[in-house]
Amino acid sequence: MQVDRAKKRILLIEPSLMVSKGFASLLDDAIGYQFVATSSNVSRIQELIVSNRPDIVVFNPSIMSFQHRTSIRSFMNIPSEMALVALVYTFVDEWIMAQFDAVLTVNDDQTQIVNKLNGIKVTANSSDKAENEELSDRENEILGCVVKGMTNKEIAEKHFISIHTVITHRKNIVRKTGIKSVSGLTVYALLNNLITYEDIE
Amino acid sequence: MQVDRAKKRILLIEPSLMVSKGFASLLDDAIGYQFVATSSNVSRIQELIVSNRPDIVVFNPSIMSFQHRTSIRSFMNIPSEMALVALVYTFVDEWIMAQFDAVLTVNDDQTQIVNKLNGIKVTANSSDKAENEELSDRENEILGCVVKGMTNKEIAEKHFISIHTVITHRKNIVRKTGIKSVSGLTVYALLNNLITYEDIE
DNA sequence: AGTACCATCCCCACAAATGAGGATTATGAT
DNA sequence: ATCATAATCCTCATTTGTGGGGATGGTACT
Repeated sequence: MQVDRAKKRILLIEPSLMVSKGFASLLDDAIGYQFVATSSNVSRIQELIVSNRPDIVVFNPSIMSFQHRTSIRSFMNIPSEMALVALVYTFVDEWIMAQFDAVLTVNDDQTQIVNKLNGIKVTANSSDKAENEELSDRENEILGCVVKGMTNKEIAEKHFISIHTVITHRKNIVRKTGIKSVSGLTVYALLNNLITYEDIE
Repeated sequence: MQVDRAKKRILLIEPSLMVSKGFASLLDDAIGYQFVATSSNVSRIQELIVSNRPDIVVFNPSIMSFQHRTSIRSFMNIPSEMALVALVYTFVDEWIMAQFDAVLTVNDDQTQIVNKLNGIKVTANSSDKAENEELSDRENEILGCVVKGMTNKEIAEKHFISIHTVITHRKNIVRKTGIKSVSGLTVYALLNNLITYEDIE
């Protein structure tokens, strides 16, 4: 793999080998970009950044959960001169999108990918503006139960607390997320990896 | 692309070019299988089946919606001697899984894919046993509203029917699907492409 | 010491959903 | 013609959830 400094160097962190290979194959013929490394493992990201010095880190956010809404860039310790780009299979929520300089999907064709990568502003500084109120651990726990279809009474009994406490937690969850409906909360929980499809029904 | 009758011939119907390329690349080195064609378009499936005569049709079920639970094999008119295999990005519901002779995911590596393909029974006859009660059009409509977080009253007003009717529809939905909770119904609706993430919240 | 937040608990009034009955009309298939 | 089903409407009783107030003790940071 030869180093060509005219081309932007791309590092991909993606759990699926199939998608990695497809991504590499699409990038192969693309002008101006060069695929330098891939890993399915978040823990190797530091090592790969140091050894490959990519210009762009493409990262599948489903690989980790973001209950605690710290900045992805700072959490993964990605230098600010490198662009941070998401690669997703389906829809992700706004907060996650806002963390990235661009969002690619597996359904993008080569042109779309190149256009999105070209559109990255070089002054890439994730603003950390996302000052959303975080849910507390207890609130996340209660939310998990709510979206699994448990009633307040059941949740109370499971956690050995009063039903009033459960209701209070739910009020705070609704206030913080701004989401009133159970279906909306279900989607929130799915998108934030608080639960998986299998947990429900 | 040479014809090698010792190898099982695979036709892929997959909307994502990235995934198609990755799949082809993984199959390339696999022993006993040969990638013969791909398309992102369901409507071309007939044409491709006739011209390529694959042994295995790999199909991403997200490409179409299955409100009406007819057999996928018969709906797409796939000859019974061809194996029908799903390729999915995430979890899909049991009914859809049951329609296929095998279910691959994008996270599978080459070994897993080959193992799953090897595991296909040659007497592949989708049993059509899935005799689940279908939801009627009206019920699907009401379900869509429910998982968007609308109250019975709102649904009634939207459809110019009595709230009692809405409640009756919901009772029938619960009876037919066996799913009591709104979160479970939300997942059902997502998995059956009755709604998308964007519809909610 | 003050502030902020968390987790816990309570009250009240009202809205909404559930569960178990029942009913009518219309349509389409055997 | 009979049967099944969809779609509509209804009652009654009960359970759950919502929205608006509170309150207390604890922890953690400044």
